[in-house]
Amino acid sequence: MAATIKDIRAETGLGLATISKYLNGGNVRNENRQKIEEAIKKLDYHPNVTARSLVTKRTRTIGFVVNNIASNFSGVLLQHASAYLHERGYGMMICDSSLSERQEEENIRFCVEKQVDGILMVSSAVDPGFLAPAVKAGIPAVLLDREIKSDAFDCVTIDNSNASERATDYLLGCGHRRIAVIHSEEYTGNERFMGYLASMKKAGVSVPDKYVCSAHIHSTELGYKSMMKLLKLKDRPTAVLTTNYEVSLGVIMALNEQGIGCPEDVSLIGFDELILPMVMRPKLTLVAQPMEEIASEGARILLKRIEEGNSFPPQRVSLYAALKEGESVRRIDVLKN
Amino acid sequence: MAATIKDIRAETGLGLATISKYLNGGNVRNENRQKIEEAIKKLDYHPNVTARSLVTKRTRTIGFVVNNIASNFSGVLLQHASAYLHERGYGMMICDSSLSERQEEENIRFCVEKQVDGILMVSSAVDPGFLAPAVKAGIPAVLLDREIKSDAFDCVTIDNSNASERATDYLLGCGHRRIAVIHSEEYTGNERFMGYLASMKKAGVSVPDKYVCSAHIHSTELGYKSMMKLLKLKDRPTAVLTTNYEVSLGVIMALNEQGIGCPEDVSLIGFDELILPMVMRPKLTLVAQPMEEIASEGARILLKRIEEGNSFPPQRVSLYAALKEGESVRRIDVLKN
DNA sequence: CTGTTAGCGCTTTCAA
DNA sequence: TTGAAAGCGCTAACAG
Repeated sequence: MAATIKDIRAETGLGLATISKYLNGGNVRNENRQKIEEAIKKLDYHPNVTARSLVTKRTRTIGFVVNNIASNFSGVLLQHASAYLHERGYGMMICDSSLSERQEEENIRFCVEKQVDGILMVSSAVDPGFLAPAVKAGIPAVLLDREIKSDAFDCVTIDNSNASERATDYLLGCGHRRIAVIHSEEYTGNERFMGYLASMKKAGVSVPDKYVCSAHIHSTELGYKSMMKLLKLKDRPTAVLTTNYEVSLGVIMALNEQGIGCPEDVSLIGFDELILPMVMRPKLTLVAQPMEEIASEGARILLKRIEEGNSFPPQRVSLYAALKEGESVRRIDVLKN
Repeated sequence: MAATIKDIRAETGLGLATISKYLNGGNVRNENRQKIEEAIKKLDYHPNVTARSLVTKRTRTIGFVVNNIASNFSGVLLQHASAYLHERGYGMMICDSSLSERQEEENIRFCVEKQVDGILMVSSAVDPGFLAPAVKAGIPAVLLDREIKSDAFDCVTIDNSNASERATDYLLGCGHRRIAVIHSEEYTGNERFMGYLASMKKAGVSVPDKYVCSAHIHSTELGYKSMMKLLKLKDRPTAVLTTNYEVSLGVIMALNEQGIGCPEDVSLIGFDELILPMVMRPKLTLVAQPMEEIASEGARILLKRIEEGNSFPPQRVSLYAALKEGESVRRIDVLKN
């Protein structure tokens, strides 16, 4: 049997409260401190966190609910978030939604059931309803990367619309006019689509329907199928903007399969600076989201929210994402167009 | 305040024991069962898992300690393991070791501290010492994908040596003789290296030192640097076997950077059928590990071990990994060689 | 600063 | 089947 605080009492002759106080960083007479420390070492005592949680009503565990853990994007986010939280004594309970909104709701419930202190979430859903169980249980949630239709929650994203607009500006600046976009109807996908539209409008370039591909959720499949469709067009686009990492993967699969050269035949801009863009040839031109900052800033806000409750208003952090030039965009002669 | 079992008692007039029994699936008179169910619904009662854990000494949480969560390989493993565990009411606490053995040890300690019921682990370390805290606390661990130097633990891997041997056989069968290998000194990397050696020996082909690249730990960097070195050789290899996913990525980066064609200039075989090998051109020929089976089989054994303790001997499951042909290996004329 | 005491919400004997 | 009572190991008043 593992040693308990009572064993420490037997060993030191001190009261439980004194020992507990020591364990929680309180002031204890130096002499007693030493006694306790010796006993702890001798008995190899480790506080029972379950018993502690029962009293404090804190589990020191954060739920991480993520749309798709199999994505490299999630892995990197997870890496940074868990590093931040572990350092502060928090564990992270992972819940994968596998691109299913039903599962997403289920995961929130699971977290509530498991009594996490807070939830970090990358959501597919846009309607905040799925967070109701957490709200009811008084468990705060911070949204990472994806917003939802509610300003009641803290969230950390990039300025999606603006970043996407800059990316489209870039394509236009390289002389492209027939620019297609592949996006999802998730919040992020939609914002990025809006940025694309804004840029095109600003430039006075019309956007035929056939250049707009979308689906409910971002996925490799969306990218693949959309690109295949775009390639079949008579006046196929000279450039494509993909609004998500997985979508880019799908697009590249289609291009490779069809033997279409990039950027000779089709130019490409994607989102997210992960491993693929570094491994691909040509190097992908992309919008680089600050992954570590998204994760740590989100975790920071969540812990603060846990500590301080609703004493401060919902935080809506929007970070800057830079466009990084690779070699996947071709400059074409505007006059020839 | 959330409802407790006492509120249910007040509502139903029944004893605590009866209610507890109901909650745990025991036999309760039909009439009482209904009363309880009504009260639960009315009060929106959820059992306090912390209190339950304090008594049962089970947290229903599994620690997942992984060498590198940022890797797509880990993400996929995580996806399958978490699906399996969630279905059975278990949560998963994620601990990333970031390729650091020190961190790996730290993570085991963290899991013990958090009182997980069991540990699922993808380790970098080979010496079982780091598991000591878990052993001492009576917390079982199952090793996934990577073995360690101890047969006291359950583990689920593929037959690394054999798979690697078959891959090398394939290269030899395609006419290659100058075959390099890039591996780590981790258990898996070493096993795969052994398979390579066995194949080469069997074929009577000598292995010059310069064709063997290795480092302590598998990484993209290892792949990149090794390939750069191999490319500088006068009699550079016509084929390369990489013993891990990240290593393959690094190799491909080097090839792209140097403008070396695959498979025209260098043929390549890697491990792990993840998204990138499918997106790349050419499609990588690879040894496909059965990811889902590794994860779910590992989780299954772990839960069984938690339930049944040491009533059965350590399980050492070795799954079959098939070689999948892509287009990254060139057939060369043996006579010309 | 220290110790006594009363719970946290649940499971689990044990007797009825 | 049911219920009373005794903890699980800890924290947090409170009084000293």
